[in-house]
Amino acid sequence: MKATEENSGIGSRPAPRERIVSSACELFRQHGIRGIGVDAIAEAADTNKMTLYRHFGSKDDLICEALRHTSEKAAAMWEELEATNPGDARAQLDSWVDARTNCLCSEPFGCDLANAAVELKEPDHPAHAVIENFKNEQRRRLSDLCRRAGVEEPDALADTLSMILEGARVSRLATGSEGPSTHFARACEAAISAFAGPRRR
Amino acid sequence: MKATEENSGIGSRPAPRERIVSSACELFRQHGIRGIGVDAIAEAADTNKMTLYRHFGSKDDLICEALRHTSEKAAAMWEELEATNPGDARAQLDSWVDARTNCLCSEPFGCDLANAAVELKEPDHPAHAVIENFKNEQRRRLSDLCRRAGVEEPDALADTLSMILEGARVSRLATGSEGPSTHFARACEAAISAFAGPRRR
DNA sequence: ATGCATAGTTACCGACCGGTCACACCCATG
DNA sequence: CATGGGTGTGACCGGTCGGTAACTATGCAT
Repeated sequence: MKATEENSGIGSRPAPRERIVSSACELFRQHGIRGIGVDAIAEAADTNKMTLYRHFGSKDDLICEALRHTSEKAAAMWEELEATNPGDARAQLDSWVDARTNCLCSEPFGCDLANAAVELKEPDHPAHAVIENFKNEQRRRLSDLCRRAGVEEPDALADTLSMILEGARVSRLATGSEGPSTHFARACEAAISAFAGPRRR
Repeated sequence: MKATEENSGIGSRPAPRERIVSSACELFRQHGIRGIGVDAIAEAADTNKMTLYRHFGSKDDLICEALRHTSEKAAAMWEELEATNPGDARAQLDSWVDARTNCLCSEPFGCDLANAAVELKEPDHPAHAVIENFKNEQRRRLSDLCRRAGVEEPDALADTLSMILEGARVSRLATGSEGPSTHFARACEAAISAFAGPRRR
């Protein structure tokens, strides 16, 4: 029987495995996947390389797990969206734009999954499956939201918004906060009104 | 006096320096900047590491030069655009979309400059200046084109198109050709008509 | 022919990286 | 108290990387 009992009560530090995944997410984001070594990750997690390799068979395994972890946290956003405007899909679409606009400012490193896709060129790297799953899921949910909001071509609008968001994030990496991403919200609203009529309010 | 005399006539192979830059561009694109070593670049250029280091003080120098080379080739696109529809800015805007749509299919590795921005996390890396120059230049030219086409908010439309393009390229890396980029042309046209009225023709 | 700049060759260095091993340790459970 | 699983430690391995040194070969200009 697993004695860890989850991460028990408040105040007790998380188990090594979780600390490693958290540190990996943060360091991958800061230095890139190829830019950080397993030793540094273990040290940041306040443990050591041997323990890391007892939980993850290889660095590639850890990469996949870290990406899964990040994607699960990102997926939680959809529940918040539904919670704030329950039943009103069009309002959810508008607040999707607002939420993404805020994230754009607060998360200057872009999308970890997309960054990993750029960095990992080996086409058979196991992380690509994780990335593709996540991106397809996001795409599906956004398309669903557009459809529920009564958009005639939900796939086209969802893909347009996806591209605008992805582009805004990468352009922040290339030219900083003063680049094209300054018009992110403006671009989203233009796209939405082109496909579904002007924003209500 | 430089004896190389440019790369003289046809049939004579380019000088080592140019071969190195070309190989570097190609290999950086295929394997990522961190994913390829100077030794492999020199070998691909049919020369050796020592000659490479006589022309470039460091790998970082070579990275900058390669990015400059790529950006100059990309900048040539604007002359073609002007040449095909001289004086007709709106037609140039429409054919910008067409040209980018084609590039999207023919260049599956995305924008080398943007990829470099994702990969090189050290904020003081000299390549960032090259990247920023290029992206600012592209942004300026696209904005100029929108303004000449009579768009009321040329900056907003240019940034929207920039984000859509950037997003389309990175989403191809993440989810392949079947992802959001399938709606690239559709998204551009929606943006253009939202800012400047429907496409003529 | 001489001289000089450029290019090629081989070997080498120190640093780092992913991954493994043997062993000591701690602590909860029986 | 004993046991055993998870954890910490340090050394180690083979490989690769960026970068350098010393020497040789080539080719062009005077």
